[in-house]
Amino acid sequence: MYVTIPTENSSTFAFLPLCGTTTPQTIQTHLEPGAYLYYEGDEVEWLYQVTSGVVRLTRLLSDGRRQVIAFGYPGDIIGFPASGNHHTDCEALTDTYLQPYRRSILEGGASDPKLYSALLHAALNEISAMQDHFMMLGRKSANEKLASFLCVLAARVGTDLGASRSVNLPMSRSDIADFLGLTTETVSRTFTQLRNSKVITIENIHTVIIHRPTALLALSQGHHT
Amino acid sequence: MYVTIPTENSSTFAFLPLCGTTTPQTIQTHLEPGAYLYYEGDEVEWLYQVTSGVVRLTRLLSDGRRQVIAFGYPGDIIGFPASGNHHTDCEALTDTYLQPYRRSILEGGASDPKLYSALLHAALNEISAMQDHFMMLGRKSANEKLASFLCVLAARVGTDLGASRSVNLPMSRSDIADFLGLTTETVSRTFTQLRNSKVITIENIHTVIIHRPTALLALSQGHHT
DNA sequence: CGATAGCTTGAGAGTACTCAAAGTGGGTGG
DNA sequence: CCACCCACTTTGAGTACTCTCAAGCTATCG
Repeated sequence: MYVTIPTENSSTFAFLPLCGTTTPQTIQTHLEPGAYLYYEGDEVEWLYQVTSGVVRLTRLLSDGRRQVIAFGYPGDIIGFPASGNHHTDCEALTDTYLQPYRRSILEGGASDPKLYSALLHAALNEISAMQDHFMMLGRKSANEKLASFLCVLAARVGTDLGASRSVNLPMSRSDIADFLGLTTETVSRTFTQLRNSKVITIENIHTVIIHRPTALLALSQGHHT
Repeated sequence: MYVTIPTENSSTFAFLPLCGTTTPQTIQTHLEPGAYLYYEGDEVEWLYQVTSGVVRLTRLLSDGRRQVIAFGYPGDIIGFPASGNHHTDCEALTDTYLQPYRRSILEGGASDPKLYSALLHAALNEISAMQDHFMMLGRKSANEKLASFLCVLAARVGTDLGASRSVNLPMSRSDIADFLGLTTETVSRTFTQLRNSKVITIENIHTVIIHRPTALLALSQGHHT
């Protein structure tokens, strides 16, 4: 998932219709928090659709700088290969179940056209989502980045609390920082700012309540009120 | 093209084998510099492979901030849709020729399996390239960004001059800035720094000579010598 | 040859970073 | 069951990098 403010043209999230299109080729994979599904450079044998839980896709620079490419939420497809290898690490943030699909499906489409087509569309949606994320990384301030992040999480996996909305954050502050192109300190300070301005409260480290969704959305778009 | 330093795992550039896989459905499209191929929000009727020339893909924020998503060089596929619409503007930077392919190819794969498969692989490669670009936007300094940019252009479209290498830059400084998440002033200053350190010379605004490719590569990876 | 858009340079400001220290919370072992 | 420990988070102070605003420069095109 590439957390951004969706534009009018970008598709809203929908659980990709992979489950059910075909007989699953294997039973689901289970990962405990902290377990790795694959590493950068590993040969791709399987694609996965997240059934439940959250995974984190990361890339590393030789000097240790890290970029979180995406968080994988239920419905997301993980592990698209280019030239046969994984180009990120994938670690589970929570208890996670995934449905594997053979990579070979991408090679011979004839065997299962429906699944093949679903994967292609998942790839196209991913490209679109990544383009949104470019704008966030390249052109938004720390405030806008964090507000955008919370808005999208709220829309996709938030739970309604009537006037407000609760968002669970299974990832660490440094995961968020590496996703948004910030430092942990800046992420922390920005959370504090949002709390001080009464837009959110921080129930605990992994739970944020959004009290003023409209204000948060405005902040995500650079309106400084 | 998503200009980055390729990692060991990412595929090196290869002209995608679309031309020749099928009888082109239409003759090539020609664009003069400054002409738009499509705008964000337009319905996708065609995909295009750049035959010659360079195009620029951009997205805009409502307040005018701009992100250059990619530069399209010969071989690149332009116009992947999500939910049927273009999510960038596409403008030609030079005289450009493109080979159009019907979007419907993405829907019914059966009619032309080879082409369908080639498009899927182009999409997968694009995802990989975009992931490289995330690292650049999120985690690299202005110096590293510009050095990375020049390195990749040199590798892909540079011309060999013996010891040094010439790179043509059809895009403006502000295009480069919006691609790298910088301002035009910072891009300009960074060019000047590279020139002062004798790594490059600026033949003219649109032509850079790389005298010390190794030094440039080192700079692109954060080695401050 | 002058107008103009794009590029470069300069000075100063601001945002996010770095380094450092204190606070918090979950987990383990006694 | 409690206390300690450790990793993570928050806060603070100062710095540095990039941005903003502004002016001069260059090249291209009528």
